Amino acid sequence: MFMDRLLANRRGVNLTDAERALLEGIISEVRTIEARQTLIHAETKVDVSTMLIEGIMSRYIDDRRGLRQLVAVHVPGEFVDLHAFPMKRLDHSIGTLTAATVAIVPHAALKEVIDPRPELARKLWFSTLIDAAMHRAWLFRVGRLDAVGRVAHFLCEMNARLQAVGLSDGHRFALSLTQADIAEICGLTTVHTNRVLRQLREAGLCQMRASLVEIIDLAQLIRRADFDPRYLYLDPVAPT
Amino acid sequence: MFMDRLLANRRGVNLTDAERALLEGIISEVRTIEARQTLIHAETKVDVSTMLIEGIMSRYIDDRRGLRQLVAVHVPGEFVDLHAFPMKRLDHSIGTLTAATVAIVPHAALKEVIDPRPELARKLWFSTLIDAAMHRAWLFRVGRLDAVGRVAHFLCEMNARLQAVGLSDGHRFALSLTQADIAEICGLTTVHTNRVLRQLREAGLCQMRASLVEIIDLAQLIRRADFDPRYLYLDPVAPT
DNA sequence: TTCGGTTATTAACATTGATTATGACGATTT
DNA sequence: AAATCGTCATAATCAATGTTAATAACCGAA
Repeated sequence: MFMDRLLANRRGVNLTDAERALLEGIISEVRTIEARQTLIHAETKVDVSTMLIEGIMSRYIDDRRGLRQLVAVHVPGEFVDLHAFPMKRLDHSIGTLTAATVAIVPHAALKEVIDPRPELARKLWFSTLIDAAMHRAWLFRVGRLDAVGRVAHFLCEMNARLQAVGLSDGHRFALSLTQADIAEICGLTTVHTNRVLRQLREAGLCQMRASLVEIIDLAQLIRRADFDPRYLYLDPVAPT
Repeated sequence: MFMDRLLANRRGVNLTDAERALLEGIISEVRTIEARQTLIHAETKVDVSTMLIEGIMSRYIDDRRGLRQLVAVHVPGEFVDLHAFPMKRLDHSIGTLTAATVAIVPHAALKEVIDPRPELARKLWFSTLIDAAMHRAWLFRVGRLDAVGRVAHFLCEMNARLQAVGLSDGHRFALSLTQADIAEICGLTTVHTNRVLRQLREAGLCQMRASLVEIIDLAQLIRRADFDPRYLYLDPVAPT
C-alpha cells in the first residue's frame, strides 16, 4: 500500500506496523491535486493534516509584493502539515509543485489515536522536529552559502531524501521543479539560478535537464555545498 | 519565582499553574553561565533540556571554515532546546550570547511528567513548533529581504518577543548583542551590518547604541521589514 | 591612570547577484 | 499551421553587498 513509505525517510521516527496501521485507519479521504495549486492559505484555521503519497509539495511565505520564499518541500511519505495539529492555524501556505496525491487525516481522529499512546505521540513530535531541523539547514544555506553552494546544497538534500524513499538511486532522480522553483527555494532570481546550474554543469558536478537530475561527482558536490546530511536524521536513532 | 515567565511569550501554549509547578518541580539544577560559552556542541547526545531564566542564548550552525549562522535566539522564559527531548542529538550547537541563568531539566523526569498528560505534551510540542515557525520567518528574512529589511525584521521580532515577557515597553529594550551577532543572524557581514544600522538611524526608524535599542518609528520599521508578527503566536489561541 | 582587548566606524575597492531585455524551443491551444 | 504560453538560455548593465584594512571609541583590568 501507499502507506508503506509513510515517514520511511525519518528513521528516527521508525513507526511500528501497528502504528502505521492506526494512522492509515484514520485517513478520511485520498485526493489528487493538480500542479501549482494552493491547498491551505496562511493564517486560515485547519482541522485536518495532509500526508503526501505522490508528487512534490511546498510550504511558502509570501511577501507584500507577491514574491514567495519556499520554506520547505515535501517528498512522498512525509506528513506535510502535521504542524497544523497542535497549531490549528499556520503561519505559511501549502501547495503543490507537481501533480500530487494526498491522504487527509482529521485532527480529531488523530487526537484519539495519539492521546493514549505517548510513544506514538513522541514519534510524531519527532517528525515535526525533523522539519524544524531542515528549516535550520535551509537557514544555513541561504544565510551562509553563495549561489552555487545553495543550489548544490539543495540538490544534495533532495538526493538524500529521495533516496531514503526509493526515488533516487543516489545519483539520478526525477525532480519536477522548474528553475524558478529552485530560485524561490534558494533565495535567488531565476536568471541567476540558470547561471548557477550552468556552472555546476560545466564544472562536471551535476546536471539538470528537464526534470532529471544527474549527479556526476557527488563527493565534489557535497563538498561545494558544505553538505552534512545528519540534519536529515536518516540513520537509525531511537527516539526517547 | 523565575518560572513565572516560563513560556509566557507563547500564549498558544498557555500553561496552567499546575503544569507550571510540575515543570518547575523537575528542575535538577540552576546554573549561571558566562557570555559566549558553548553549552552543547552539535551532534553530541544529550539527556537534559535547558530553560532560559535570564540572558540571551543562541542556536547556531558552523560551516567548514568556522563561520556561523545563527538559527535561533532565545529570550528569558523560553525552553531553549526542548527539541532535544524527542531528538536526543541536535543538528546544531547551543550557547550563550550574554551571561545567562538557566534551569536544567532531565529528559527522564520530563518523560514521566508528560507521558500521562497528553494535554501538557501537546503544549510542549506546540512550543517547539513555534520555534519552527520562527525558523520559517528567519528563512523569509534572509531569503527575500534586503540587508536593511533583514535587520529591521530582526529588531521587530525582538521587540515583540521581549515585550511579551515584559522586557520591552514596545519601543525601547536592552539587547546585549554586538553588530557581529546581528550579522550572523541576518546573513550579512559585520561591516555591512554597521552600514545598515546607520541607514536605519539616519532614516529615523530606530537606533541601537551600546546595548539599547530605541525604535523611533515602529510603523515605518514594520513596513520596511515586511514584518507580520502572527508567526510568533503571541495572541491567545487554544491548542487543540 | 594606562594598557589591551573588543567593538564600532569608515573608506576604497572587488565581486556577486539583481535587473532588464531578448530569443529559442517545445507543448498546447486555436 | 499559426499563435500562445511556459520554460530555458544568455547578454549587458548596475546596484547591493562583500572584502580588506585602518582607525576610533569604549571598557574592564591592572
